[in-house]
Amino acid sequence: MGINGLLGVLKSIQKHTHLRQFAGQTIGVDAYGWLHRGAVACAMELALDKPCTKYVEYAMHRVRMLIYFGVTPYLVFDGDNLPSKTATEVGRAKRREESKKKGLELYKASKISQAYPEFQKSIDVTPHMARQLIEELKKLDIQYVVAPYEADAQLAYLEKKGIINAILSEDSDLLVYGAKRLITKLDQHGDCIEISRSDFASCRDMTLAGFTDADFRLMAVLSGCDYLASINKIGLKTAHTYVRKYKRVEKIVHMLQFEKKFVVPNGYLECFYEAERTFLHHRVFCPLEKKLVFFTELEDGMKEEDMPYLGKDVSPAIAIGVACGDLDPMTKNQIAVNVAISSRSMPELHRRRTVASVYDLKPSKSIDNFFKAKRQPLAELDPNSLTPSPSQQRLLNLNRNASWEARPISSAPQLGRTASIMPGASQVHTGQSQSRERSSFLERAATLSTFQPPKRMRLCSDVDVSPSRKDDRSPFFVTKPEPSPSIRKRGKTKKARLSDIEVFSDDSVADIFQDMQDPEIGSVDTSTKPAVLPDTTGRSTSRASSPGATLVTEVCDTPIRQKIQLPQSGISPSTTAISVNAADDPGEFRDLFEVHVEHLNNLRNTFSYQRPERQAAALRALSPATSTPQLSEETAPNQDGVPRLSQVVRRHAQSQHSASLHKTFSTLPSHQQAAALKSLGSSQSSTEKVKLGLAALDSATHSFMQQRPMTPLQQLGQQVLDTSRSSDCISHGGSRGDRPRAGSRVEQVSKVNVQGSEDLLVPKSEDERSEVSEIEDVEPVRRHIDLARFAFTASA
DNA sequence: TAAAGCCACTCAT
DNA sequence: CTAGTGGCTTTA
Ligand SMILES: [Mn+2]
Repeated sequence: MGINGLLGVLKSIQKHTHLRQFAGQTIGVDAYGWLHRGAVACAMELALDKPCTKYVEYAMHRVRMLIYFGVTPYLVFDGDNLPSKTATEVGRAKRREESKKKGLELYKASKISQAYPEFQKSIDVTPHMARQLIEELKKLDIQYVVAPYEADAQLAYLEKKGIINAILSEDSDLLVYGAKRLITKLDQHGDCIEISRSDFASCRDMTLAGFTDADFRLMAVLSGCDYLASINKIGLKTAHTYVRKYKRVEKIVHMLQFEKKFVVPNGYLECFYEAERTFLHHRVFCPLEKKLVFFTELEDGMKEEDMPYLGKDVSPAIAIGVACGDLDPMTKNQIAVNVAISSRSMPELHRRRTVASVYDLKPSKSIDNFFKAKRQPLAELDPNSLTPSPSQQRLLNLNRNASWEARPISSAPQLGRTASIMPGASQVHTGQSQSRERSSFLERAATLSTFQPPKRMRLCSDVDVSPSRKDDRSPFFVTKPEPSPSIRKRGKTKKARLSDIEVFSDDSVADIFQDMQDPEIGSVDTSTKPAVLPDTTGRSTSRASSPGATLVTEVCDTPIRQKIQLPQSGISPSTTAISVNAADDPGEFRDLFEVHVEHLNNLRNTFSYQRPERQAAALRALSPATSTPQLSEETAPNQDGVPRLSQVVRRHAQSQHSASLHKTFSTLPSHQQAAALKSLGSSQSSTEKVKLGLAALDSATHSFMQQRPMTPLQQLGQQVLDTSRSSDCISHGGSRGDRPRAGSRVEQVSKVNVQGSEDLLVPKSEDERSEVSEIEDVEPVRRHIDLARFAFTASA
C-alpha cells in the first residue's frame, strides 16, 4: 500500500536517471516486485499448478541487467507478516482466492481468454518461489537476505549500515523508513527514477523544508499507512498541514478533536504510537551481528514485551536460517527445494541428518570464516581509495567484534525448541554442506559496499559526475508557469505535439522489441514514433520554431536530397526524415548524433543482458559463417509473438539510420563538420552519460572476450568482430600510425563517406589544431559505437 | 475547487 | 508476503 499520493507529491524532485549512474555501487532490491511481475508471465501455469519458473527467469534477467551496468545487486525478500497487517493480508488472500476460483471455472468452460485476467489477479508469490530465485542467486554468488518481517525495513537498514548504497523498490514506504536514495520505475533499458531524501527540501508541491525524519514519518502515518488507517478525511495534504502547524502528535490529535469534520477514534493516539514505532523499531536481520536487531534500537525504558506489534523475536539460529532462505519465514519450517527445477542439481548426497545438526554452525569454525571473510572487502578496495572512510572503518571494526561476539550467542542454540519447530526436515543437505552454505551466505550478506560516495576530484572540468537532472527543472527556479507534471503527462501519454519533436529517427529499441508483429517495421511512421531529444539545453523551443533546413534522407545508398520533400507514399517506405538545422548550427548535429548513439546504446544494452542462450542464438543466426541453422530458440517458430533477437538486430541494421546520419554529416562542409564534432565533444548532455557508462561497458565486453577457454559465444562474437573489421580495412586501406584504430572506427560509423570525418582528424591549420583535443573527447563515443557494432553489425 | 476515497487496471511475453 | 496509477465520485 505504501503512502497514498506520496510519490505524486514528490514528482518535482524525481530525477530521471539510468542504472549506469550507479555503476560501482550496491543496490538493494525489493525482490518481491520482480517476482510478482515475473509471475504475471505465467499466471496460468501458477493457477493450474503447472511447473513454471518464468518468474525466476524474469528476476534473473533484471539481475543480469544490474550487473551489466556495473551495479552490484543485493536482493531482499519479504518475511513474516506483522500482526497489524494480517487484516489487509487476509483480505488480499481472499480476493486472490475468488479470482482463482472464477478463473478456473472459466478455464474449465474453455474460455481461456477470459480466464487469464482472473488468473493474473490470483497471483500469489510464495516463499517457495522466493526460494527458487535464491537458488539461482547462490549459483551466481549474488548477495541476498530474507527479512524477518518487511523487506522495506530490511532495505533501509542495509542502506543505513552502508551495506548497500541505494534501494530499488516501487514502495513509497521506504522513504518513511528513512531510505536516503530510492530508485523506482526501472524499465527494461535501465532507465529509472531516483528520489533522494536530501532533495526533500526542494520539493515544490509540498513544503518539506525543515522536516526531520520524525516529522515526515508523523505526516505519513497520519495520512494513513500499512499499520494504521487514517482518520476519515485526512490524507497527505491535511496531515502535512497539521504537522507544519502543530509539530507534535499530541497537539495535532488534540486539535483534531475540536474540528467538527474529523472524528478521532478512541485510542487513536495509542494506535499512532504503535504504528510509528513499527516503522522506527522494525525488526531486521543484521548481517553484521548475525541476529535480529531493531531498525532503531529501543530507547531506555522501552520493553519489547510491551510491543507485540513488532512481531516475535527469534533465536539467532532461526534468524539465520530464515535469512538465508532455508526456513520458511512464517512457519520456520524447512522449505523444500525442488532439485529437479533448478538447472544445476546439487552434487552433494542428500543424506538425512538429525535435526540438531542442521544448526551446528560451530562458532569455532564459523567465526574463523567470518573473520577472514570480513577482511576480504578491504583487499578489494579500489586502489584509488586505499583508506576506508571513517564510517567504513567503524563498520569493519563492528564486524570484527560482531564475529567474536557471535560466539556466545550461536553456541547456545535452543536445540529442543529448534527440533520441535522443524518437524519434517527431510530434505536437508548434509550438516556440513549446509553449515558451509550458511557461512558463505553470511559472509556475502555482510559484505559492505566499497563504493565511496564523495566522488574523487577530477583534473579537468568534465565535472558533474553526479546523476544529472536530465529532466529539466531546477528545484529552485520555475521555468514554466504550468505545473510540470501535467506537461510531462501530456508528452508521454498523448501524442507528442509537433513542436516537441526535433528529430525524426527510426523506432526506439523498445518499439522494435514490442512491435515485432508490425510488418512495416522497417519503415518509419514519424508521427507516432518520434525519438524525442532529451532537452538539457533548453534551446529546443527556439529551435522548434526556427526555420531549419529539412533533410530528407533515403535509407539506401543513394545521394541525399537536400531541401526536397519527398512524397510520403511515392518513395521507399524506409524513409527517415531528419529535421535539423545542420547547415547553421553544429549543436543540431550534435543532438542528432546523440540520439543516434543513444539508440545504438539501447539496442546493444538490451542485447547484453539477454539470457546467454538467447544471445548465442542471435549471434549464430547473424553470423555469416553459419550456413546450417541449428535447432534453437532462434530457429524455432515464434511462440506468442516473442521476437527473435536476430530479427531485432537485422531490422536495426536494415533501418540504416546510422547511414543516413552520416550521410547528413558527410554533406556538411568540412569546417562545419569540425564545428559539429567540437560541439559533440564538449557536450555535457547525453554524450556525457554515454561516456560515463563506457568504462563499465568496455570492461564487461573485454572480460567477456578474455574468458578462457573460449566459449562458442565468444568465438561467434569474434567472427562478427573480424568480419566487420576486415571489411573496414579493405574499404579504408589500413590504419593510422599514431592512432591505429581511429580510422577504422570512423569507417565503422559511416560506410558512406568517411572522408569528412577523416579530414577532421588531420588538422589543417592552427585554428583547427585546438579542435583535435575536442575530437579526442569524442573518441569514447566512437569506441562505444565500435562496441555496439561488435554485437550488431554482421547482418550483411 | 482541492482533497479524499473508491474501484478497476497494470504487471510479461 | 506488494504496489502504483488513472479515472471517477464524494465531500466540505
Ligand atoms: Mn511497504
